Amino acid sequence: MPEGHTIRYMANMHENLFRDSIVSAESPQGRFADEAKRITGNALTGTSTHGKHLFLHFGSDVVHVHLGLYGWFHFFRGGEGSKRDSVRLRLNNGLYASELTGPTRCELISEADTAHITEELGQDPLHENADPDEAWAIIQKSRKPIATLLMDQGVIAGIGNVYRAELLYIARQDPFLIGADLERKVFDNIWSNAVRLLRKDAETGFIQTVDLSEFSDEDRANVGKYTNTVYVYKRHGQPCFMCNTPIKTMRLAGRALYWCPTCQK
DNA sequence: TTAGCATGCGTAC
DNA sequence: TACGCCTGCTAAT
Repeated sequence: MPEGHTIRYMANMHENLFRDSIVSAESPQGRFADEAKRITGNALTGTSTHGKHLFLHFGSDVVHVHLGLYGWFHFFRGGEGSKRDSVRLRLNNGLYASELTGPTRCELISEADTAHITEELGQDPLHENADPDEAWAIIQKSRKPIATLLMDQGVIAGIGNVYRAELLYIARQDPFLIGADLERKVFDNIWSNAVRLLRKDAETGFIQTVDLSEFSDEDRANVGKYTNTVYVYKRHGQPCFMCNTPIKTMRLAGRALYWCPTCQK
């Protein structure tokens, strides 16, 4: 399940497996069949990402993919792939295949359209030239809780429900504090950890926010009993690794929020 | 076998 | 704020 790190990971995989090679495309599920025909015979000329949006460039044609909640790419050695019927888009260059299932969006657009999409999005911590001041400017003026703002793709692009919870925990920040009351140094902590974690996790495709090196051997064993990947996400009722207070959860704007009521005051 | 849920988001009320 | 949508996994029946 995808946040910004996944999208970058998927882009890198396409870059490595398909860049500059001629592909054939098909849509066994049917909903991208005409577009797949158009791509077939072209080379992948590049990939780009912004937040949770992936762009596969075939010359002036661009495949725009948003994975949504369930979408995923699977990669295969050899050109055949899985032969499953639920595949929206299969690319193959003879050596490798990629298969896209369950995306919320998969469409063929122009280079100009990509600009329209990205200009609606906030700064992406995965971009080298990302400007945290732009995100700060929005947060500083907002009356919404910081937990809501971090999920807003127009504020920071690429953060989802897992990173939202984990970044707030790492910053020891009360999720319900309104944006306008957030201290700049806390925002800087959230941003720098977003950059660090998204980059690290884009290498693997998996979210691992817990830094095991910060625990003693004894505590590390205890942490491992519950998880070795996240501090609070989906750990409702389990003890906080730092203070043993049970992790709390509630729905905020329709999504589950997890936090430690003691550490995040 | 079925129901419920999920790292998302657009639209309608 | 509620719902629908795209799919797949797991828990409940």
